[in-house]
Amino acid sequence: MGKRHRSDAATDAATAVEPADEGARKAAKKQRKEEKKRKRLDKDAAAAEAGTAGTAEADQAGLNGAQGEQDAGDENTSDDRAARKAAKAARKEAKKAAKAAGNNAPPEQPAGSGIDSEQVEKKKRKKDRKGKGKEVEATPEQDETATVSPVKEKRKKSKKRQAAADAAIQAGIDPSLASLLDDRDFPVYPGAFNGGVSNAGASTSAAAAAAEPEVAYPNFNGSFGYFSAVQPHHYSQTLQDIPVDPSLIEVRAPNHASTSASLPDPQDPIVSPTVEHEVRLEDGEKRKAKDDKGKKKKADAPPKKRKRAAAGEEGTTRTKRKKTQGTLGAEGVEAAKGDFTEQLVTKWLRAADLKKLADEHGATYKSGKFSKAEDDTLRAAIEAFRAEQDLTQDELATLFNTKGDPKAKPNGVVAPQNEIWTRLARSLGNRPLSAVYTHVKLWYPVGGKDEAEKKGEKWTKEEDEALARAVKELGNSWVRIGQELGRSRDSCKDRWTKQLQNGAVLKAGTGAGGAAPATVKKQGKWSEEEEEQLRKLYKKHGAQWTVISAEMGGARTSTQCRTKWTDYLQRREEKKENEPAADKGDAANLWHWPKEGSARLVHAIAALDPKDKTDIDYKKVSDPEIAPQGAKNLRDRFRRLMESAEKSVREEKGMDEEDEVAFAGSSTLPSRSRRLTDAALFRAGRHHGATLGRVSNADVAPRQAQASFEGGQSRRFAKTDKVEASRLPKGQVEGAGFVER
DNA sequence: AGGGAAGTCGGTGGTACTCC
DNA sequence: GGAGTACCACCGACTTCCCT
Repeated sequence: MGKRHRSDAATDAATAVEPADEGARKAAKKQRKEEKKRKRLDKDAAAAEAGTAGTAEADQAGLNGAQGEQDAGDENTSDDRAARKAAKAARKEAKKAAKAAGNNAPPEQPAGSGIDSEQVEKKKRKKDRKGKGKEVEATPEQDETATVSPVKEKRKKSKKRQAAADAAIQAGIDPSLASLLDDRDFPVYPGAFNGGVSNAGASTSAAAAAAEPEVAYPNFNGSFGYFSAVQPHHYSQTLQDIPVDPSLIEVRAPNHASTSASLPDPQDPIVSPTVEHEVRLEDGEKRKAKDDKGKKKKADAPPKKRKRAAAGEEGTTRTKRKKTQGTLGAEGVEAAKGDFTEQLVTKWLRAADLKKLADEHGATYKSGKFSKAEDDTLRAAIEAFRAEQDLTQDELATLFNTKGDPKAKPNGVVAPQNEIWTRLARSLGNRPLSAVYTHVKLWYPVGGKDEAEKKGEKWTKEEDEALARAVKELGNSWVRIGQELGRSRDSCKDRWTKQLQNGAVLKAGTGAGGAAPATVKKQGKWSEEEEEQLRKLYKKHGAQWTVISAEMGGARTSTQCRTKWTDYLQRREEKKENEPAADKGDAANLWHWPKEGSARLVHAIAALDPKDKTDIDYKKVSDPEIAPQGAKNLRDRFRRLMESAEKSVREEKGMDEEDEVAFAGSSTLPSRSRRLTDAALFRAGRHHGATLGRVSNADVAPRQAQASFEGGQSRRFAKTDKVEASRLPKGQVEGAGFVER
């Protein structure tokens, strides 16, 4: 089995940051590799010997528990209250048994490593499983062709990058920078990347930028960010020194805050009131739209089969919970008087309560994605609690997943129900208790860390059918279904609701030994009629994908509709509306990459000043000439452009295909290879007609790279861009090694 | 009321496939 | 072979409903 021992991760962490000496580094790397291999072999051997005693016992306990639960359900009707109680008792027993087995607990982690380590483990397991899954799934035909497939090559590279990222996480370094670790000729300081600025150069430049207003790209913070990790002595010029397309330029005041959503906010640990307010307004609008949508949907759509109803429990005496909407949580919530923190972090405020607090009392709180700083704060609080209560990681996980009787909690911890949650919420101070709860619970999945052995693997037809049977039998009890199928709750839910279209796909063949599923769902290219239908339905319903899907007869799943619209159709539609003249028939042909398209793309992405390639928000590409193409398309185009640049760097430096060209983001000093890559990339942009250039450094062999890049261009690029490139003014930017044209 | 789970939507990375 | 399209799986946030 591909599970990795936790101490491996610790080893990774310990060795993640090494002396920069190349020879020593390589030797250490090799040693690491061998060490890992040895450990894995040892572990496999031990597991084989002991019959995987440790975790297997616990797993079995879990299985028995699940089975007990199932049995309990079988004895009575599934909707019977007694049965539910029995099932719950069985669950408790299972948990107790699992705990009694003891070996279920993962090996102790070093204090402070907390969830980080778990996430690293998770990633590693995922990788292992992926590999395993492929082995299992490979058909003979696939095997024949798989030996030297480029896909495998890619995956190999991807794995390599992933390993570096994992090590980086362990070392407390931004994973996006991981590839620098093995390809650096400069000192890397752990923690240097956790700050709010994109890089050291940025802070320098930003300071300079603050002095006077400047002409710059939107959101441009004074450096190339992702592209350059600018150090003044390496790159003496920044974008404002370079002639650029005026349409891409805006004048902005100094200290203009970057709007890049994923850039960590230096002020973030606890959000400043101003930021909170903005968030609130923005989210309020969005929420309102959503709420309205929800109401409308409820009115239009047939009533949802909730678990109870689906199980035929109409006859119960339970009355519908009285809605507290508009009452600020009834007596629980006092009228706000300026400081809402206490209520926010101690009361279980529902959406309506929060909305009212915000709308009527001006309460502000943060919503949306949790930042890294917030996660760190929460982790620290969890770790403090764990240390204080003398809990192991496993006990902690159990605690987070134990409800009801506090005595059932491990280690005699008898905390008030919400003490831990209140405590965590308090550590942030600006997030609703329920939001903190939901977020942290994601770190402690119900079924435990190993709940989803098949994570990442494709669903097979058999699994789909098993899922259908499980849904038929258990209703929408996704937790139990997940246990049955060895998949996570969310995975089952997603598969059923998004891919199988609530079972429509499987309608005809879900019985035991039943016929093959009738494929209601349509796949493949969308016809013009379908696209038109989607347009109309979107206009009618907005982003109610389930409704849209239903109105399309279920032939396209909600996910298909969503991705088709958001990734491909939406921007074309916007373009069509803005420029009706452009609408001359076939919508698919409305848009073509403009001349200089590649260069414009490079420009536009540079303007977003991403930290690294994962930080590029393609939806924010504002260049109107290329924006209509949609995020996915831009992503792919840029990816290919970068691949070309990588190729040129490899050729230039005589690197092997296996050698990774580091593109990773900011650092205190630029990586040598990244400088090369940046240079190649920017030459690429220049080659394709941008008035974009840069000062290079002595390491760059520009003419070779230029030649190789040109050689690597696609026919399409050549068709659209080359003519324009020939008209470029020469030598717009002078500098050592810069290519004049 | 507190806590838990389901429903829904959206973001994202990866990749297979088709078209040119 | 590159570009574009489509699909998939996972994850996260949020709301609503349900249960104790």
